[in-house]
Amino acid sequence: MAETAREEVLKQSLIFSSLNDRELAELTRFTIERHFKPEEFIFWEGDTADYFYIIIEGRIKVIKYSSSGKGFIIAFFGVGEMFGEVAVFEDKSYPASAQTVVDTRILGIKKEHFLSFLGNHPPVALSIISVLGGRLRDAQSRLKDMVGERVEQRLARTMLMLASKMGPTLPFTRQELADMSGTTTESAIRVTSRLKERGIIKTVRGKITILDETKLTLLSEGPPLI
Amino acid sequence: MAETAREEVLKQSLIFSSLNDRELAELTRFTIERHFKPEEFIFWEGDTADYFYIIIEGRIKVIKYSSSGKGFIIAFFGVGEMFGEVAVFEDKSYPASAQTVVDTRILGIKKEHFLSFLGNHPPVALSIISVLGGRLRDAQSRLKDMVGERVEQRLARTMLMLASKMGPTLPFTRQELADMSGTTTESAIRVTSRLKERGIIKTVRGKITILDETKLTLLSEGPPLI
DNA sequence: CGCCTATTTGAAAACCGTCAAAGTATGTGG
DNA sequence: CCACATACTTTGACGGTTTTCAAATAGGCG
Repeated sequence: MAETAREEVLKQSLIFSSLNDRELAELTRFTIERHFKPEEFIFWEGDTADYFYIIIEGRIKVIKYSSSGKGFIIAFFGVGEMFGEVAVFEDKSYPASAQTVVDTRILGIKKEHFLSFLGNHPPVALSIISVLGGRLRDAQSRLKDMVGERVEQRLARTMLMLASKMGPTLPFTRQELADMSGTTTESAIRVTSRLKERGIIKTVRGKITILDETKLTLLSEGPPLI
Repeated sequence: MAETAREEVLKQSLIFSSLNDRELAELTRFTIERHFKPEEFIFWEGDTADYFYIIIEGRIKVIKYSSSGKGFIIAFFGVGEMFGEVAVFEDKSYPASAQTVVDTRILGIKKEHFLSFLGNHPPVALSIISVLGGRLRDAQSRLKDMVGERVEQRLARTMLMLASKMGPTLPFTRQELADMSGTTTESAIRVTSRLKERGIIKTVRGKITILDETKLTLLSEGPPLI
């Protein structure tokens, strides 16, 4: 029962969709399941990277802390997505910390097991390349967005990026939005307030809904809202 | 002769080191060679991504332009390194532009050829995963560095990152350094002038040499130079 | 020697972060 | 069901950092 559930999740995740039932069963044997409460840390930056993970249920965020202690949210991941993979493929410690957002169940696969499995299943390796390529593209795109732009534009771009992945309603607090955009909570609030007045977004506690994506896009590349 | 040279370069590049001579010869048949003068563009952001490239000789930079026209240098690549790969593995257009720095020769491999070759050579796929993983790690690390830090720290980190890849002497102008750090030429000059006064770096026109890496590291994570 | 590019410097203004204080949902325990 | 605790949101004022604009100097190459 639990096993079946695991296989179901693996099958539906992007990177393992090419596997048949026998191969999935083989892979499943290598997995261990772990459960976390909200806000718990799965691993910390610098920890030895033994496992690579797939989310069965819940949502996690990947964070890097600067020397001043301020956190920067690199990414959010949901069901079927992998995380902790960069370290595993490079034989280094985790380059960032992973923290749950809600109750979360994950599947872990030991590094060695996964690497040998990969060597025997080229389609999976190609999927991983594709996923890593997409993430690299995202990271580089954000890199460009985060420098040399005003806070208003950075926030607009972060919201648009999130909306393209999860729809117009974004389940984030202003603080999380700020941490994803490299700014402060107060600045995020000031900007979103202005956007709300203009009818470009709608906000509820802990949620932001984009009403006018066109205007938001204009704003993200154009002059500031006066 | 030319063929042999190509195979030599491929053999020495990180991602193809696992191949034997027969496989290298097979791969070489798929390659075309192109030559560029300094400052020429190999491809532009948005171009259809048909080819993936390896550098035989010279150096290139990968740039993304923001809406205001300001360029941000994502990376520099040298002999044996690949570029243009993200787009190829994702079936999209190039996400950034590639421009030569000096006279440069490159090998191009058609997307379809390369993908099918990859499917038949798992070790190469694993190498690519490793390279992409490293680049992803770098990009995410820079992402953290670029936000929430002062310009002085951003510049220090950029210089240290470059030095770790190419030694203490960095062949870049202040403007390039600024473009890599998300700041302006003037700010880069003001900061490097202070560093020069302190004996931490030495500068010549178009070049910066790091003299005291320890102090620079301290500066990159600590308080500002007063 | 002259041109082009890189480097330098100064002053003013814009932008954003910090600090402080208060208002407002959400949930919990009594 | 109410009171209270907690976290999220809001607003204002101030100060520091960085950009912008303008102008001048200097190094390298033909």
